[in-house]
Amino acid sequence: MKHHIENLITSALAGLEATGALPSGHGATVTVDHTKSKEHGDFACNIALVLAKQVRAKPRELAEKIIKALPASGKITKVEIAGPGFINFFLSPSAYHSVVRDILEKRGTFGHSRMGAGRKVQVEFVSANPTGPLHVGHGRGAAYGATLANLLDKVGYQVHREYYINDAGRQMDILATSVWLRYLELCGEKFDFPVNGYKGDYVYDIGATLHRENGDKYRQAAGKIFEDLLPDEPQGGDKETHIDALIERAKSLLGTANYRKVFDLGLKVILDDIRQDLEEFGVNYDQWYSERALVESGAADRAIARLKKSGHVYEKDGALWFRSTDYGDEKDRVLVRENGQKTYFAHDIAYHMDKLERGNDQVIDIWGADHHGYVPRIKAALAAIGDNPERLHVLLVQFAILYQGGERMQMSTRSGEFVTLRELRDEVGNDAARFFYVLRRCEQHMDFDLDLAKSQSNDNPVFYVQYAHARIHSVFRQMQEKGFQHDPANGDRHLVRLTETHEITLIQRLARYPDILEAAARDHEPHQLAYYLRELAYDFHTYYGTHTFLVDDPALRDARLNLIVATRQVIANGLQLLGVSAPESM
RNA sequence: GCGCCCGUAGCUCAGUUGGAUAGAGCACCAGCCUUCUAAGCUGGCGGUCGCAGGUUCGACUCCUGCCGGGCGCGCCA
Repeated sequence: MKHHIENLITSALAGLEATGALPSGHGATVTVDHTKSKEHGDFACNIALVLAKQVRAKPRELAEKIIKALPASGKITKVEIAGPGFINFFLSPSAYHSVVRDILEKRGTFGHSRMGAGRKVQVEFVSANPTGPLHVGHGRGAAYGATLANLLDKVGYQVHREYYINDAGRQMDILATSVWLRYLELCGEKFDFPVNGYKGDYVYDIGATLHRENGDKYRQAAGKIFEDLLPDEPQGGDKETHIDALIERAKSLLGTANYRKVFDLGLKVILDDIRQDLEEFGVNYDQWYSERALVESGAADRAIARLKKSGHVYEKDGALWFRSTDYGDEKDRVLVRENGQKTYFAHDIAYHMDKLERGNDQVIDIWGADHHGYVPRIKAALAAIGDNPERLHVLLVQFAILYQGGERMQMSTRSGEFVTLRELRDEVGNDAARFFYVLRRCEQHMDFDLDLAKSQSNDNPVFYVQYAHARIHSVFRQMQEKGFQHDPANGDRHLVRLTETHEITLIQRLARYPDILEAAARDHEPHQLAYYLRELAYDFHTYYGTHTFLVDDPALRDARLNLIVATRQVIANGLQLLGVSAPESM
């Protein structure tokens, strides 16, 4: 409908240009908006105000000309000039009634569009280090990313959902070493667990599995392990150098093959857990992409070679640097350390090069806000190798700050002090969690009061929306008890009977659904859909409260039933995109 | 110190690429179940849109400066 009016105005402007009444090449794009107030009609256009200045005409006079040049449309009953020069459009009821028909025909596909024109877009999200279970902070990225991917899919993009597994870095070595140490404790070895090791309970569990399946196979004497080792923090040393030394000791004592076995067990157990957690949360991926596999394929070396070729790489202090300052970064970045190891950054350049080489027109990364300083250097690298950094969109999701008992909770995977996503899902349910996470703009800091989530989960607006869906099902159950039949064809013939204010309001809301999907996808703002669904549910509940659907007049009854079936359909469609169930009864 | 994000009702947040009278939920107050599920509906209370300038027909929205909060500034990942 919006596009229909935009087209009308565009052709009116073209007509005016043709007759010379309006200079051509003004370059203004026509935008039509929904009005806030009913007295301003259904849609409004501000084109006259926008053009007035360049054309040197009074806005109201210009608006008059445009209105006269508008092609006729059966969907519009009245067009008028208002205020400083807005053009307000009043739609005929029949224009809206057809929406009900449209929804009943398209059902699950109602609202889909071809805005994306089949362009390939990759959405990478969560990608938490496999060093522990997902916590509630990751949950936000999961819900946000999954919903955004769903939205893009429905508006015509070819979407590829991906999880990047950081299985090649130091954090994973710390995990593997932590697992090994817990295993050694079970073997009977006595020593102080490193300050910087992973202390979560799950590390014990993995260590226990290792012990159960392998007995003393990987056992080494504690004295040998800690002999001449750099001291840990409590002994006056540095916890970082201590853990690094411990990792090296583990590798040398176990040997490459056995160290890898311990490492892989930890990785597998945790990754399986993450996969299952996300799957239960309704978050699915097309691909799980391993950093280690990427590096072993030589991609990082190729990336560095390409950067060298571009002439933005130099050596200093024995390390290899990328001159990212050439592209606006605040300082240059190391690619290869003095010890010959490539940095995470080098791997990430390779990964992003790979993403673009895979033929994605657009790449969306969803990161935690603490990584924001990382964005300029990645874009700099893409620019240096001749790719267009505009193809990469990095969306930063702010942390969910947890409160319990009015106290702010710390979230640290290392210390093992965190609330897991699984615990949250158990407490409030998947539906409430998915909906709640997506209710805020991603840049908005989110306060998550656990006590509130647990004790008052019924206040979550998701139940309000689900209730509307369930109520409609209930109407049909009641209909059968009363011995009525729903004849959709009859209802369709009598849509004109839907003239009550609440009916028109509801129909107009339904008509907006396709616009909402496009806007939410385009702006990467899933919350627009969540808010829309709440408003739609409100329109329905109000309608429900003021009018009876199961009336004796078959024409009116069938028309009303058509309307609420359409409402139920749109609610179900929207909830599905949010990953929330649409129950038939509550 | 520099950079990014945020600041809207008592609380949590929307505000449709600058539009008409700034909204919702929660909380609080008053009503509505012999009629399709009261997880609902109706009405009320509640605001210097952090502060001060600027841009223009028009600013919660854009620009500048300040104040306050979060995060980041490694040869960690």
